[in-house]
Amino acid sequence: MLTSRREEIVHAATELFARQGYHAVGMRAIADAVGIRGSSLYHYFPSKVELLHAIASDSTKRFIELQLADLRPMPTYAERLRKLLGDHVTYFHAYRLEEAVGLRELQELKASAPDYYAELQATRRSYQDAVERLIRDGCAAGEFDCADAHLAALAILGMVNSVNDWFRDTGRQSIEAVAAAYAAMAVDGLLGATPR
Amino acid sequence: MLTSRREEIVHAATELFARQGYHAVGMRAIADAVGIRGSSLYHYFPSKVELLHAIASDSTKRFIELQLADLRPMPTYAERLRKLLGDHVTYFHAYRLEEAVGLRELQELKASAPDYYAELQATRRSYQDAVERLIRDGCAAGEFDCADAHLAALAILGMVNSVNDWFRDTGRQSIEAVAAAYAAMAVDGLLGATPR
DNA sequence: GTGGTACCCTAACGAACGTTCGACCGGCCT
DNA sequence: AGGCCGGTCGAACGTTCGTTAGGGTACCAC
Repeated sequence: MLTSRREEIVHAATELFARQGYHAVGMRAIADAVGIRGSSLYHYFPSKVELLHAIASDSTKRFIELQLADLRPMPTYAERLRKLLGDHVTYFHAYRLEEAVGLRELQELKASAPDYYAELQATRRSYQDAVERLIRDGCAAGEFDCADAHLAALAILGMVNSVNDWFRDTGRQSIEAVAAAYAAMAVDGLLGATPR
Repeated sequence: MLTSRREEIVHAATELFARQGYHAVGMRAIADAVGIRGSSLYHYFPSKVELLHAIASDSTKRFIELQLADLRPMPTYAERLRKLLGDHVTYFHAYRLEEAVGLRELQELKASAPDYYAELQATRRSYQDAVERLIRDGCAAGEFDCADAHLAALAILGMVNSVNDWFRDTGRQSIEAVAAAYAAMAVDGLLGATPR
């Protein structure tokens, strides 16, 4: 499954950080999880915070590039946003451990590696701006009914980002069903895309 | 301002935990912030995790009791929910440090003091259930248009809880304005309370 | 005055922390 | 055969961790 030892380490650290938090997990615990000694980790990462950066940066950037790439093809703004939000929820679930670490330990990056923090924040910001622009354009085109596109974008992103806090695979609904429902609540409900 | 030394400690610890995280803050750092030595903290709290519990439990319980207490008086379900969500946002902002700690370090409580964790989760759950019931009743009364009251409650709570992630007092809008806007987006938008 | 209690101190405990160092072992290149 | 090098190791570095023990001072009750 995991090709290189480096990926193996990133994967183990992601799981531990997500479950216990960055500061609660020692280098020796990460090493134990992949069956080596703590000192051997420094062959792959120069420090603990660089390991955190690898986790947070990789998945976040990949996600945002993916999402911003195929915004184009759908005909209406409503359909574009529905697809974007649905993909957002399913991706966030697929990479929920990485995203949990990326969101929660962002402050640690801010303190220990400010340049990495700024870089990540900028990436995230570009995504938020894209969503906001989509909403604003949809409003201008008469598809959406919304007083403040900026606030609506923040509200909708807060909404879709919160799915991982409660969703469990053992529940009655699949993640795809939840993703579709959330996209509908945002686009057809909050933004009033469909006349009732 | 702060009457007792105990409250002073809780306040200082809240600020430090919120900014840096539970595990990143040592007992000596908390003691420094109130001008005493680390060992003196154990005169007020038997352990670090009890201090965390005091922070997380106090504000969460007070909030939920407040919110559930005065649900009654408003005539329509829409008005009740609007008021509830507006108060939710403004309270969460007023106690944003405590709430940030309560939300983020919940896992630590789960690991170190499972009974406290269960107790907090139950309290939170009762609040979520109350919101869901309000939505369900509003649907039954024909005020709301909503396919899945459970999902809608989760979405709306995720939405209002996320305000603290971006809101800053230096921005253009007051927290009261944002609270009203969020309540409107949830009740009139997502739940379709007002015919468009 | 005597005893007790509230509060704070210094000092220390053992454990864990992130990180560094030097050595060893096994393949690959020449 | 000999040398380089990626990968791992044990051991140790100095620091910080949460916590405990015991002592001291100020005030309050009797």
